Order: sequence, then C-alpha cells, then structure tokens
Amino acid sequence: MADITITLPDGSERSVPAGTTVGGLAAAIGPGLAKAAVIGVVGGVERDLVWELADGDQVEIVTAASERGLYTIRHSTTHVMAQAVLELFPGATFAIGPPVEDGFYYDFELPPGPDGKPGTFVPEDLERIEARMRELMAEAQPFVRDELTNERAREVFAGHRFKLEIIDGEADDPTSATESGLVRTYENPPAAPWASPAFAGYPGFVDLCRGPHVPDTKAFLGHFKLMRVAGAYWRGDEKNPMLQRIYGTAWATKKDLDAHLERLEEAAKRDHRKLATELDLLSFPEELGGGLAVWHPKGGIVRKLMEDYSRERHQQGGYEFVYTPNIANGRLFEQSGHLGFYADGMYPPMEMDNGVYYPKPMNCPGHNLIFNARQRSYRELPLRLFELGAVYRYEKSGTLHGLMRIRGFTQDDSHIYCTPEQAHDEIRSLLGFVLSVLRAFGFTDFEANLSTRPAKAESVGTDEGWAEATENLRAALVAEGLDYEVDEGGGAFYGPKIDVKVRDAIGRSWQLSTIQYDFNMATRMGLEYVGEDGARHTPIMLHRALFGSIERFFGVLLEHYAGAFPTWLAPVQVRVLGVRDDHARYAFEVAEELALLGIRVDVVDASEKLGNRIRKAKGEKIPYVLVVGDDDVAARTVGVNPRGGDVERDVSLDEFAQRVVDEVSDQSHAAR
RNA sequence: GCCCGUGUAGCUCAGUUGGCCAGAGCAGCCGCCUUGUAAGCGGCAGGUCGUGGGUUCGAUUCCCACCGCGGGCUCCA
Repeated sequence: MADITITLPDGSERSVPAGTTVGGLAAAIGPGLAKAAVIGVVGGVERDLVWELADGDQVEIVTAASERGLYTIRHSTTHVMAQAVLELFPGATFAIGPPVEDGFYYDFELPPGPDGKPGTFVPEDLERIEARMRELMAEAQPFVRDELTNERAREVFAGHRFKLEIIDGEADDPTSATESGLVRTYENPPAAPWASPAFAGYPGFVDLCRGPHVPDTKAFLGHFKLMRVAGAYWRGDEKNPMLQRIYGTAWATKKDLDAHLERLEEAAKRDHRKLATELDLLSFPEELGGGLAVWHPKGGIVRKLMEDYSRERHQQGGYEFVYTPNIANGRLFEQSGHLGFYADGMYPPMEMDNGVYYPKPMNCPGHNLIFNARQRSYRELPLRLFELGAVYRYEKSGTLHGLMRIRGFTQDDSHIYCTPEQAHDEIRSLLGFVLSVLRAFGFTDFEANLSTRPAKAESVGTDEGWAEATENLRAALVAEGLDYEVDEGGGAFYGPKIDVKVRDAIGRSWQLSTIQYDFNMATRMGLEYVGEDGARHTPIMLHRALFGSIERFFGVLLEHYAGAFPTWLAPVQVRVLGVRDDHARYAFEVAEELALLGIRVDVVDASEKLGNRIRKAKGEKIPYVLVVGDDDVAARTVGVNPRGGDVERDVSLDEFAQRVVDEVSDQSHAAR
C-alpha cells in the first residue's frame, strides 16, 4: 500500500501507510503520545482516534492535558451518564448533554408518576446512576460513530421527542449535528442487550452526536462525580417543559478531580453569606423581605471605609457629587424609557394624589435632570456626576443570592457628559481610573469584554456612531493593556460597552465595572449643550459603575479576602489583651494612644485565659493582637501577634503604632 | 416565576417505626480561676421545632398550602 503524507502542527511532514488512523499516527510519533492521545484534529475538525487519515491531512493530536481533550472526556462522560439513566429509568428520554466548564450535564425527562406529572430525580438516584456509570465504564464499550439518513434517525429516536426536534433542525444542540441529510450518531454497544430497548435496531444506547469521543467508555473516563440535580427548561425557554438536569464534574486524573473538589470546599468556606454571619457584618432578616440586607456595625465600618475611599478618589478624579431621591414620578421613567424597556425590573408603582411614583431602578434619569437644570456650555464638559445611589429592582425570587443578587442596593454610579471630540480621551482616562481604584482593593488580574452592536433593528443610533464609540472603547482597552474578548452583538440596544472583570484570590472571575455608551437617553431626555459654534448639540452620555453595586462588591471582597480584610479595611485593626486583670490600665493606655492615631482598636479584659482570647481574636481575623504583661508595663512595649505572622515580643509601642499607620497609608494609596 | 432540596436555641448540629417536661457544643449571662500567645472550671438562661391548615387519642416526626433559604433554569434595557 502506498504511503500518505501528513503535516503536523510544527509544520513537519511524516509518511505513514495509507489507512493509518489518528491513533495510529500518534503511535507512529511515539508510545507516550499513543497512550495520551484522546482525539485528533484533522484539517481543523475534531476526529476520533479511529478516524482514517487521507493524504495531505493536517493533523494535531489532542491529549487529556489540553482543554479540548478535557472537553472530550466530559462529553463522553455525559454520554455514559445518559446511558445509565435511560437504562435505569425505563421510559425516560433525554434532550441535550454538553460539556461545560469543569464538567458536564445532561437534561432528561422522566416518565410521569402517579400524579401525572413528569418524574423527578431524588438525590439518592445520583448514587445509583453513578454506580451504574462505573459499571458501564468497566465494560469498555466502544464509542461507535455512524451516519444515518433522516428517515432512519427518526425511526431510531422515535420515542425521544427532543431528539426528533433536533433531527428536524427545530432545536439547536451544541454537541450534535445534522447536516446534508445525514445524522451523526454514536453508539455504545452494551455487554448485554437492554431489558427494555429504547432505540429501534440497537441493543443499548445510541445518541445523536457529532463527536468526537474517547475510544471507549473506559479510556480516560472514571474521574468524575455527579454533583446535583436541577430543573432546566427545554431549549432554555420557560414556556417549554421543565427537564431534569444532572450536573457532573469530570477530569483527566483523580488528582485533578480531587483538586477541583477541594476548590469547591475552599469556595464554600469563603461564602460571603457564611462569613457575614460569622463575622457579624450584616444579615438578611426574614422580616425585612427577600433580597434586602441590614448592615451591622462591623460590616458598616468596612462599607464606610470603602465609600470614603471611593469618594476621595472621585473627588480627585474630577467628579462632582450629586444626590437624587429614591422615588420619582412615573412621568420621568416614561421619558427616560425605563417604563418602556425595563418595567419588568422595576418595583410596582405607588399611587399618590398627583400621580404614580416608582422606586428608582437606576440613577441616570435623575442625573440627566441635573444636566438639564440649566443651559450647559461645551466649556463645562466633560461633566462627571457621581452618586452612591440606592436603587431598587424587582429581581425574581428564585434569582436572589446573598449580596450578589439583591433587590435593594447602592450603585457607585457616574454619568459623564462630553463632546464627541472628548470621548476618546475621556474613556481612556475613565478606564485607567476604574482599574486604579480596583487595584487599591487588592485586585491585580483584570479581563474585559467589549460588547458591540446588536442586530440593527433592535438598536438605536447610526453606523458611524456605533463604529466610533466601539473604536474608542477598544482603544482604551489597548492603551491599558487589558486582555479583552469581543462579545459581538452583545451590547445593549442603546450603545456599546466595556465590562471589566477581576479574578479573585482563588481564581474566580467576577464582573464588576462597566462603561457604557448611551445613544438613546440623551436624545429621549433632550440633553443639549451649546458648542463653540453657538449651536446646540447632543452630548455623548456615558454610564459608568465602578464597584457596580457596593453590596455586591463588598461580597466579592469578603470572598476574595476570605474575611481577612487588609488592615486598612479591617473593622477592628488591633486588639489589646492584658495578661492579667492588673494589666488592664496599661492595655487601655495602649488602646487610647493607638485610637488617637485613627487606629481602630479594642481591649478585651482578662476574664478568660489568654490563649482563649487570642483564639477568639484570630477567629475574628483581626490583623494585630497585642499582648501586654509585666514587662510591657515596665518598658512601654507590646507583644505583637500579627495575623498570619510570628509573635514578636518587646516592641516599643510607638514603633508599633508607626508600623500600623504606615501600613494603612501604603495599602490604601498603593494603586495611585 | 419554574424544578429539586431544605427550614429544630444567636451559630453549628442531634433528635429511632408519630408517644412522658425537645438535647449537645459554641456564643450570651453569673460565679470561681489571675492567666505571656489558638479552647481553665462550675452554674444560669435561651426553642410558638419557619407559618397556617389537615390526619390522629396524640405531630418536630405523616399530608397540603404558604413563607424563607440553598442549588439550578429563566431573567439581568
């Protein structure tokens, strides 16, 4: 047989016998790669290891170490899960089951129970399914690719209405594909035929799928765990039936799986709702209503420090401070467009004698009224209005989530009005300002999304306006050296935007800041300024939130620091403990001296053993515990027990005080 | 809003097949101890068992509804 020539990713060519498969090529390159190969990418298309290569193919071997390999493992694992479910629950059918970040899911519909409603999984079912999956994996059933005609596919999946919709092209499935009349499937031939066959002509499991898959149900699989069951609407539409979704996680090695589970545990430990209770920061009293929080003194001081710092920076940044009321006449929201576009997100109206009032869902209409309060000149632009504005939004009850998603919150909201000529520089400096403030709170790892114009019919403004605005945003991202992804068509109808995301201490990404153009509201609300030419012009209006929501940002910070706020933000910075009762007088003297320097300090008396008092202080994550005893009284010193550091004895009080003052000053100013 | 789960003291949790006054640790309060770097000892107090119905001789336990919370879906101009 003649040889064929294959091109590898490094550009090198290799001759192999005709009929060589992807797996065969991997073996020809080396035994290590043969073992590690999960799939191949042939001419840009992912293929199974048994795929036969053709002369001239460009081939890349994909291993489990790569993102694509891992995706394949997760995708194959979810097939095995579907097989287990369909076998264990006769009459069950299935919808889609793609790999997702960290794992996979599959959506099922179970046969109706005695009440006529579709069945549901109970948590114990997950154990049964997982056990069956491990048995199926042990059988090493091959993943067998096939292509069927539409007619044949309709016969095979006759009992599976969701699959029929996919075959007919009515529903999208990211992992299956129908094209040119042929339907691709993968079969897993079982060791013994199923008791109640679910697919015409097959002894066991077959699924619509474009693949590729691992070679068989044993290879690369097995490091997985079924995590939870949840409801999910078919095709993501709440008008459609709700299916039962099972989420799982799967990894290439046991080590990776364990590391993932540990990360989840770590995240659970950092959960801001748990820490908020433990550290007495804030609470969500049931009596107050869903999605509403009260701030306790310890949380209140941290919030105040955040807000003080924000105000200070904004003042330096050329912002002007404004205040607008919490409710407004419905006419304002008619004019701004909120009642037209955003009514679902607003609290219901209050009837008053002279009209209907709504709690404000956003601050922009109020700020626009300030702009409109008198005639504006180009000489006063850019005009930057800033407010820590409380807003209320009606979030559906099922979406509420601690501080991250609440109904009453405070935006650090700014609206900037400038001339078209100023926009480029203004956005550039705005983005720099945003990043600088975020850095002061300990975030160093940023990413951004640039969202562009949605379908024209849904959006306002001119092509030129959108193009220039988008270009200004892009230029700012480039100038700041920020990694960004373009979300094509992801902008709001009124303008393009940048969303800034940060990575926290355990690598999670949080979307915080946003910078948005608004081509809509300036026109709707008749904003105008008089230009150098004496004519009236519509200003460029920008929305900008930095923390986004003070509440949510606080929650993110709390999780980022795992409750251990840096000294400048810690509710209590220093706790003084006298060794015995008779050191109390000196302990208070120490506290007083520190307090005079603006340090937040408290004293706990000696009614408990020192060790226990230290333990409690550590539990409260206080940055510095000072222990004072006989030696310290005599020499005006302190014993310093810092959070996460070693104990230091006989430190002069003045020296310690200076250290704390310097540390606070350095930390809160580091980003400038 | 929809699906599943869950709801016992301020917090973390026990409470066998429905059966006498519902338990523990921590936290709180009161004593004792007088203490040098992550839990000294004793006592006291604290609960309409989420709320409201129902079944039952009897309900924290079983059923229904509602509310809150958790995980998802949807939503987030």
